[in-house]
Amino acid sequence: MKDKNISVAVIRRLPKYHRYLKELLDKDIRRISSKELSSIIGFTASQIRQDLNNFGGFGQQGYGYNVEDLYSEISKILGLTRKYNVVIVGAGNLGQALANYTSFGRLGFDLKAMFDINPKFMGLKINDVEVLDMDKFESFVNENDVEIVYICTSRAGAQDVADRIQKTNVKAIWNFAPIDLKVKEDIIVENVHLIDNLLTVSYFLKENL
Amino acid sequence: MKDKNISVAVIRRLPKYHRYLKELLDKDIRRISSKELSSIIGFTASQIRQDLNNFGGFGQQGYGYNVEDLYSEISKILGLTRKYNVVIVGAGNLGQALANYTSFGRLGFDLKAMFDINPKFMGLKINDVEVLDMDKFESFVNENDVEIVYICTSRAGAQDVADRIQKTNVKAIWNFAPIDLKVKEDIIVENVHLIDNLLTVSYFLKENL
DNA sequence: TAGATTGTTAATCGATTAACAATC
DNA sequence: TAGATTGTTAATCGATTAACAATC
Repeated sequence: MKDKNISVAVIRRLPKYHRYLKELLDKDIRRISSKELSSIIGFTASQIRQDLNNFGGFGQQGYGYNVEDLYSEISKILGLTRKYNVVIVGAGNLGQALANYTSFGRLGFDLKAMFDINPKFMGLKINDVEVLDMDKFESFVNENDVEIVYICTSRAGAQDVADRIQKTNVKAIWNFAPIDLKVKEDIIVENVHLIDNLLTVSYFLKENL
Repeated sequence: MKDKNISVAVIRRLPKYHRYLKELLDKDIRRISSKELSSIIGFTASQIRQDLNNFGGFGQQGYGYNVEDLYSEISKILGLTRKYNVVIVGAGNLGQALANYTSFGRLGFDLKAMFDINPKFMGLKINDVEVLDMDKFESFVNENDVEIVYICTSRAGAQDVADRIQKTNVKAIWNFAPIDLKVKEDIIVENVHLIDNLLTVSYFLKENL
């Protein structure tokens, strides 16, 4: 495979390309040069060409890039050509918010169930997805080929969920709890540390005086 | 002020220091060397010393760092020694989830109100905070010295909110909508692009095969 | 063909790591 | 004092930008 040893910096820019290319498509713009794309996306034209060339020569000299083709290539690179079964652990406000997000589903992330330990949530249906007891967690995820778990528990519960995940076939964790989970190396962990993010806001507020 | 021209890479590590130092404090650990901190936080000892020295010599040769002092210094650097008035725009699932997060409040981010355009939310109280009509947005934020707005609207509504913010005294936006807002340079924008984050998960899943 | 724009190499810039003198 | 560990400079590594030959 060509796309080995790509730096994370590049990977983290890919979703932004994906997003902007979708916008261009929706506006029926068929071709774009790295220079034009630069002016709307904010990366330098040079960086755009470098980034894309990590994965292949998607452009054409003298012409630029075909928007539709490039969008489809980046979708492929991001693994969006197939579906992923996911479950949410933690049926509180955040878990419910994520369950109601339709955009994840549209991209291929199929929510199969939610889990909680609190009896008050049992049987509840959120956006047609049922909340199950954590008792059934391991059997459910293995039987339903769940590949990704969104952890929306409290800080206290998160590592416990991570431990249980490691005994299943789940491959990735999207973690919203404010903690760095300890997991085997072969499990992918992507963190959304909201507090960390918010604290940079207060930092910059202080600096901006 | 000493802390000028600090790179964003350093800034984005600060909340993690803050988090781990809090943990050490809670465990009654009084001193720590960069080497020990390295082993728990995962940055190199060298990087830790470099990072901290951007802001001052907080350590002591032969001893290490006093955990309590360092925690308090980093709190100061992050602007956590005072309160910030905040409001949420968008009283949907995500807005409500954020309103229910007590940890933000504990750090000094005081939620004063929520806003929405949908009449069904009007008057609703979430965690003791009332949902108001967007009609009152500008007057409310100016009268209540609101400095930060959390944008939890749909993609479609977000830029409109950003435009209205620019006519007020609000200084920063914490944006959860999947769009890059166009605002004046003096407004701080911190994005939480959940989809971008999730797409890196599918990327790595594909790579890990 | 001439003009435009990529793909790609080379140059620059910045961030991380290593090393060690200063010093508690 | 001797040992430990910082603060800080220098070396390395990696990422971004610039430049331009290749080519559509």
